Amino acid sequence: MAFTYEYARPALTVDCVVFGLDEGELKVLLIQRGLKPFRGRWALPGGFVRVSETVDDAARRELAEESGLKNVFLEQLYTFGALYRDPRERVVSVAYYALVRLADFKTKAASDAKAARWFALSNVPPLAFDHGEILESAIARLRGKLRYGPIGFELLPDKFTLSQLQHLYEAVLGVALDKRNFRKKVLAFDFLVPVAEQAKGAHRPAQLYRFDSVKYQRLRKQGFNFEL
Amino acid sequence: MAFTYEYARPALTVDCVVFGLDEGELKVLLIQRGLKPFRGRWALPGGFVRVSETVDDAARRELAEESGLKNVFLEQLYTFGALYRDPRERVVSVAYYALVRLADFKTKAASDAKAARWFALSNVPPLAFDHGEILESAIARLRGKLRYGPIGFELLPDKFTLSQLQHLYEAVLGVALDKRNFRKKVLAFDFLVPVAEQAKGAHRPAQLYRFDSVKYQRLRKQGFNFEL
DNA sequence: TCAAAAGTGTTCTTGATACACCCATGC
DNA sequence: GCATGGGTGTATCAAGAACACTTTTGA
Repeated sequence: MAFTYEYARPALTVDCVVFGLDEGELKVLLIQRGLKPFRGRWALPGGFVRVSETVDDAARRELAEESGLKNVFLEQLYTFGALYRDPRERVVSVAYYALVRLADFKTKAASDAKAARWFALSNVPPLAFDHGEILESAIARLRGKLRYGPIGFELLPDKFTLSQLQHLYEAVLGVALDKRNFRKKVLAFDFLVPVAEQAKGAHRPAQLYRFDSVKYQRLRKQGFNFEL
Repeated sequence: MAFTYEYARPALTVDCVVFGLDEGELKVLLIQRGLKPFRGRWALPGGFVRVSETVDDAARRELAEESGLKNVFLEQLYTFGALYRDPRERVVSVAYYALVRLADFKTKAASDAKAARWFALSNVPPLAFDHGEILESAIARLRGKLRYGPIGFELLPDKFTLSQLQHLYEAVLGVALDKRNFRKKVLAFDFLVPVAEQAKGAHRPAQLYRFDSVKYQRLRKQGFNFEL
């Protein structure tokens, strides 16, 4: 690979905004930095992109290394390329956002990564670098996507009640929704299928549903457009 | 700037998908490559990001250098980070898309950049690298944004007729729209203001309008949501 | 006088919203 | 038996879709 270094190159990193739903509340996973700069501050999990991996792979690798999370929904968000994002040197960062079913990963992630913690969005500490800005973009993107795509299910367990789904939408979008209208609408879509089991608690048991992505894809091809 | 090169770094470039509207047809600006690899093939304008400029600035600089276009609408699209995009070495590219008022720039761009040409979308030649894929993403993004944001005006002259606007939507979205419903809707938005002049031609003259971005921003702050 | 594009309202249909009560269970 | 969340239908309203003819100009 002959290449003349005519100009100095910016370094390239990835950063991941990991969202999870905990007790009906939207949370984000942060890592406490052990090294300078911003030592002791909380930051998004991330790191350098290696020359032999795709940028997507780098995001998945860093996520696994720093938080123990694997096989989660991951999508590119935006590339942050301002000059002094990192005080050490010129670093361009490709930001991703991930959605995890927190119920499954809660204990695991906590044990794998000692310095990792979930923070409620209303309670995020000051972040290192421009990670506050990245987080804001991710929240905005999540809100947008949630309305127009079936990504909310990535935050819920495989089987969930309609109330759980509604509360997710209410928590993320910050609005109150009418129960009857909400149920009418999502059931009319016809890609939520009831499963045999029922949820239990100190009250009437609820029907559980799962998201049928095959049905969903079929509908999409027929020109159907998700919107909630 | 002390930095240890623990790992080899991917190179970082920008590529720009430039859209223009020519005689009611959507076109894209391509550059014919003079160097290997893909010598002679058509490609998107773009180049390396310098260490002392932001990524956005790199896109603007390359656009100006390779096509003579300045002060155009420019927005980041997506970052392409596959391994063998470029046969020479590992290159990650941040793609942008730009919208230009072709009527203003047509002659200028043609003279500034000898190897630059506008291609109708239905007539794009095979492109170098993964630029075909980038172009596809840009078209998808343009279609999406056009429905939900006031970016169509970036493709039209400052003063335009409602028919021109409608034809733009029909051309980009590939659908036929009802004239009366279209006019009713856009005029109800109340951010198109009629100007004194009229368009002329071999037929009845049409009222010209301009997009009032101040009015638009005011509406946005009041919770208004553009959708067409 | 003809061709070509501009301009203009009403009806119908569809989807969104608002709204209140009974049900099943655990404690 | 009571507290808690689960589950259901209808009436009203607003927005979108369908639709055809007259007007103005240049050639």
